[in-house]
Amino acid sequence: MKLDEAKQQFIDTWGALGSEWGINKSVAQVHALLLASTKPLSTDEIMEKLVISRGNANMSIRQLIEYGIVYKKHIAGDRKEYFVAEKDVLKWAMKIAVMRKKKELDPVMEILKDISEATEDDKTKDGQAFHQTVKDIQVLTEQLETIANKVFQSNRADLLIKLFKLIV
Amino acid sequence: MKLDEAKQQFIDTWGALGSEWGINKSVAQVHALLLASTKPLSTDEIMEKLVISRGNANMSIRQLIEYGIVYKKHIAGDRKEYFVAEKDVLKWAMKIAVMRKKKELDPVMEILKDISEATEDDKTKDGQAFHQTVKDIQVLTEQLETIANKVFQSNRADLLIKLFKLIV
DNA sequence: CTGAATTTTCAAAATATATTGAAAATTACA
DNA sequence: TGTAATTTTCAATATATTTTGAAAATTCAG
Repeated sequence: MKLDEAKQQFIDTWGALGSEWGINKSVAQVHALLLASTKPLSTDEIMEKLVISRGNANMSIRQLIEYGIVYKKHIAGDRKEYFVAEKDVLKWAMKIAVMRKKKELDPVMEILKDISEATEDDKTKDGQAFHQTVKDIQVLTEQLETIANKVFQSNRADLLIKLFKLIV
Repeated sequence: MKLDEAKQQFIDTWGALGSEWGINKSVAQVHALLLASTKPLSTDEIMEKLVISRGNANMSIRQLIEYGIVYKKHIAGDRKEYFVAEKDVLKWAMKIAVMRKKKELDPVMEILKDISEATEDDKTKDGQAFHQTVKDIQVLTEQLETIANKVFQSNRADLLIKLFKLIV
């Protein structure tokens, strides 16, 4: 396999995985392209390599910057903006996880809490059963959140120790 | 909030969450409806309560059964099939996780391994950097997989102990 | 300032995904 | 078995999402 082929497959695979988990294909592909690149790339280079429009490239880059996993890089003597991806896998994996949790999971947890409280005093058998179901989901997600927060706060060394403890 | 309102909000919330994480809205809503129901429901009842077509209801139910989080329930003297959701939250959450990992993550891990191996002997600076990036992702996902497998294998008591260790 | 280079926006078009509904297949009771 | 109830399938349709591309806004060197 030639290097260019390998990179292309990496980009395609990343795009497909993103789609299946609710991350836009172009966004995932731009991320992969930048990960696979040694040097910073301009919007034009990204457009050309991925064969996507300027608008799409621009919006994808902006989203990755918003996620905090791609940075702007100024190149002396060039007016264009260049972009580089955060190369530390653990760092960007966590940033994506934190962002998605905040944007998608947290509001749901709020609603679950509301529903759980609103049905707390329901005396009907049906109402009590429903309350219990919601409460169960709520408790589990809160436990998972506690763990996630601990993991996200850890430094690399702590994390390895914690995960080691988990396995043995 | 009336019980019916609370249930409806639960169904809507669940549907929205599913969509954002790559699970079909109808599938998520059928799951929520069954979770919120004390008694088994027939396809007709599901169609009626969610205002969806027979085809959609049928396919959604089948997918939930394939996931292993909804069961068929025969009711004596009735020819219709009835359905109930697995009410043990930990159980169905794990089943969904295992299923998605197998269907979507495992193939990606295979490809990452291939790419990593194919670029191993590349002597160019660019090739080595790319190899390292892919290798890093591969190693992290393998570590996460090991942990996930351990977690999925645990019984409830083991799991609590492990998670407790992780937090302290 | 001026104006060319660059970035951003967003309505329209293209694409992908979900849903419908009726016909075909299957089931199980008489 | 015959037949009516039920389930399944899938082409057609509807809906949602993504992508384009050109116009507007912004930036910055001269």
